[in-house]
Amino acid sequence: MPTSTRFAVAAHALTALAVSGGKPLRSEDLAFSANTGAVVIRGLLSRLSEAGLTRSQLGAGGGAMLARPAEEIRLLDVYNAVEDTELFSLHRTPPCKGCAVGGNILDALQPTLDRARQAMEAELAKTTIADIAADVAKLGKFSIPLVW
Amino acid sequence: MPTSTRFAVAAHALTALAVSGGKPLRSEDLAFSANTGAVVIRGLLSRLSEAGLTRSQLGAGGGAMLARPAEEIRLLDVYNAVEDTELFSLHRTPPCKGCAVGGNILDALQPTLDRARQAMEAELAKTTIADIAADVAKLGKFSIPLVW
DNA sequence: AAGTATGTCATAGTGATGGTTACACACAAA
DNA sequence: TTTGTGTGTAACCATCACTATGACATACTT
Repeated sequence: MPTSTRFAVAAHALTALAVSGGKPLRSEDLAFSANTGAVVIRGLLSRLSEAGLTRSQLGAGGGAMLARPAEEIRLLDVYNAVEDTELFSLHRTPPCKGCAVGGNILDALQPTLDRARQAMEAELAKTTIADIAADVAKLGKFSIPLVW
Repeated sequence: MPTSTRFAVAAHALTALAVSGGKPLRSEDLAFSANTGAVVIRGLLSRLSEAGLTRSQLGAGGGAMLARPAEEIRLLDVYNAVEDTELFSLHRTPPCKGCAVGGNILDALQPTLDRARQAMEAELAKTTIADIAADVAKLGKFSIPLVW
């Protein structure tokens, strides 16, 4: 499957906003840092603001900002905001209903797949954008807020 | 960041083999049950046999069989055998190295993504094909081995 | 020898993804 | 109020992985 890079790029953008310390960053700035196009970033910000994670300021001096403290934005929130598809894809065409296995395999598989998904999501819920921002600051040897 | 349908279909095929109780099943039979093409199944069986989960018998009366007891085939083994891509995709184009965030975001993100992946895999390791086969038999109200 | 089944190649259609251009709209600052 | 700035969205496109399908050489059973 073509897996989306939205999660990683969205986390990148939010981390940049957390690091900037409240100063709005333009989609163009975020795009430069993530090495992508400004429209791609705006598409992500659209989803993120709809999820209540960011808000945008129009006009000169505007840009995107975090809508709540970085400590209160979990990676799971980011994941849910920008990822569309189920973690596990099932059969493209439904299996043979009449078959002994085909008629029941999906119901038999689902509980385990649900547990696996929940386990993954539980891990993503443990880390916040503030954690990532702190790690980035540590790795880059700078302090937050960073003035550009 | 979805999986392909390979994982679900491979689990389906292995479950059918477990249910059949040692009798070889042709790729055509498995394809019928999974509602797909025989070549698709053969592609999966190729990966599964390479991973040591199945073996195939050529010629009349031949087909695919489990290479080891269903109790010793974990869903994680199936997942690893047929899935190619990383669970989490990172930036399509590497982020700006010189940026404070872009230069360090990947290293900051990786540990959490690894933990999330490991948590998911740990769940998949808890369930075996024998478990799934037993669930299918229970749901379908039949007993293993099932004579077709 | 005849029939059967696998394994692999080549081809094609499909759908999600990300890149890009264009433009209407909203806001800030002068 | 006017000008410049930045967002939000639509449209289009190239790319890529995925699945489906047809063909066929090979190997094995009967």
